[in-house]
Amino acid sequence: MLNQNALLDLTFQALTDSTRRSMLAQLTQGPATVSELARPLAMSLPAVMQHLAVLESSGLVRSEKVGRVRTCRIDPQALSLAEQWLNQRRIEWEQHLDRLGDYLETMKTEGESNDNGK
Amino acid sequence: MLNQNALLDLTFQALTDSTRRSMLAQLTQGPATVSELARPLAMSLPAVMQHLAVLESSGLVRSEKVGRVRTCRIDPQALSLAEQWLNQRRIEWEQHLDRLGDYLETMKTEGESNDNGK
DNA sequence: ATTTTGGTTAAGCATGTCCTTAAGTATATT
DNA sequence: AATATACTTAAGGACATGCTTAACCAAAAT
Repeated sequence: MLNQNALLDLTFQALTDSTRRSMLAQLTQGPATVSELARPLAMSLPAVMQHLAVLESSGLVRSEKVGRVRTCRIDPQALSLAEQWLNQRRIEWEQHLDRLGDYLETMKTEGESNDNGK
Repeated sequence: MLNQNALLDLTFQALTDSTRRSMLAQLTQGPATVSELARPLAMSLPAVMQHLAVLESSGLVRSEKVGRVRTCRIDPQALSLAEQWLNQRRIEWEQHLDRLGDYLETMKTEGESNDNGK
């Protein structure tokens, strides 16, 4: 069974490689067979298969074989997992900046009240 | 010189590792020194330094040394690069689904007009 | 039936990643 | 001046990654 963090590992890991990112980009244009995915890439078919395996292990891509042709398609949900993690980090950082802003504001106000009471 | 794709490589690569992700999560709570980053982690200080180097090479984190203390902070812009790439993929996929939807709708309508003309 | 096509498996090799320990440097602190 | 602190560098080892080539298999075409 796969916890959230292990799944994130697999997802970002899958996205690390530029070949896999271009395979994903192609798949956003619609489903493709293994050889269609391989055509624009400057490497052997087995290499492409290995990239595909990584994409599938992260759940970013699913595939099924009919006859001798394997058709691959993107899974939109998996993309959003990584996106949500990034989004959460950005939100927390913004909250931190807000708190920092409030703090600085408080300091300023206290400084003014000191001046007033002088 | 660093092109967009190489930068994405470095960014996703940085995000792949669960230790680095937790360092990032900590940094969203505010800046931290190297030893503060190391404290919750079950590994040697040099190991943490190496993770920090990866985070810095991707631009996700910046740091500066004052006296003997190095203070690290997150760079919000770098996070958004990865986020934007993911977002773009999702958008393209949704557009694909829309076009597919239109196509199916067209098929249905043509089917009806065939029925009508029968 | 034979050959072609589309994919798959296996093995191996070069390189990269993630950690370690040992030793070092530069700033505080006492 | 001597010691402690905060980091830094270097070297190396275990394992992972990204390719390759050489078979191999099953569905389709001839």
